[in-house]
Amino acid sequence: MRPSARKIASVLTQKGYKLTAQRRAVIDVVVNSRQHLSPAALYERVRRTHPAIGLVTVYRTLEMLYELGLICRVHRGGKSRSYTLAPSVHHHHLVCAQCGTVADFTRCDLEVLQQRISRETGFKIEGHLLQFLGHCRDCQTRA
Amino acid sequence: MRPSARKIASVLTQKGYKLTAQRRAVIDVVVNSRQHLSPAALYERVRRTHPAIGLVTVYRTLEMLYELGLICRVHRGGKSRSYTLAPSVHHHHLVCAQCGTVADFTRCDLEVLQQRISRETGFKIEGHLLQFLGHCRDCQTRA
DNA sequence: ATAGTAAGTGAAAACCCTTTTCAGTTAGAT
DNA sequence: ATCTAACTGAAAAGGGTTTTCACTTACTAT
Ligand SMILES: [Mn+2]
Ligand SMILES: [Mn+2]
Ligand SMILES: [Zn+2]
Ligand SMILES: [Zn+2]
Repeated sequence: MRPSARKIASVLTQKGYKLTAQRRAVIDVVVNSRQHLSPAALYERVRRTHPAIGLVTVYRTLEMLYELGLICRVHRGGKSRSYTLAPSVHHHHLVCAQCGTVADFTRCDLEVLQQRISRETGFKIEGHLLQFLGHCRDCQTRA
Repeated sequence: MRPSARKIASVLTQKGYKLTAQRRAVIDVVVNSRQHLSPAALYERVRRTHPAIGLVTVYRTLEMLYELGLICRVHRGGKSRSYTLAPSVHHHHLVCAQCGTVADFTRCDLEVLQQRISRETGFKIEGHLLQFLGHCRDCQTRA
């Protein structure tokens, strides 16, 4: 279940953040976007309904939502980051090296590996970062 | 087995690249460094023996070595890239969230997962990024 | 409602890392 | 020794992100 704009707004006020028109606008765009979007792309969309907003505010709002765990961030080597609504289910990303398309997948099944590594190294493991890189169906066809 | 500077140099000449003093200097530093280093860090080291070299040349040489598969590149979200000699064994990292210690591990066993994801998404998967985060033995004891 | 105040905003500049440009230099072939 | 495409370094440009700062605004307390 995807969080609604209202739910996100209520988290903000509850945490003591002010609910400004700019923040509402950014949240709306994030909630209504299916794909991962860069700050610039989100900015462009937010401007359609809120032309006076500054790119800086988009950056700041995204950082805030990210810190609150409300959106997730994908790093794409060298290029810009991209953000999307944090889904409730644990998942990972599959990134197309050519066009940048991001697909999600769930069930990473790392528990067995994690236990082995933990045993071998003595680390207490608390999280993992997993991402696959490849070429999406479209880019394969095009090639 | 780590490749030697001589071996790398011979690959360059064989591919038709000129063997300049600057390239030799960069290669020497890369070969003699155990850790992943950023272009700026490598530049600083190369300057010790070759003060007149330009940072641009370091970037160009690293890019060339990377394209030839002689060194590998790690993207660290937002920050600079870092490079290291391409190791013969595929491995991943375990990072301590408290002290930053990095441990290596091999045998990531992602093939089964990779095949499932590939089937489900249509992606042709070419690589993966896997990293565990936790607390090392020392930091656990200290806490 | 009003006033007060800390939080938030946008323009511009600063910052980093990286790439491009270009005139001058050099490795390696002949 | 000569030639020339490859290479170099300085400088500028590029692209994304963060900082700065004077101004504005959302919320709190009257
Ligand atoms: Mn995702
Ligand atoms: Mn692996
Ligand atoms: Zn693609
Ligand atoms: Zn530690």
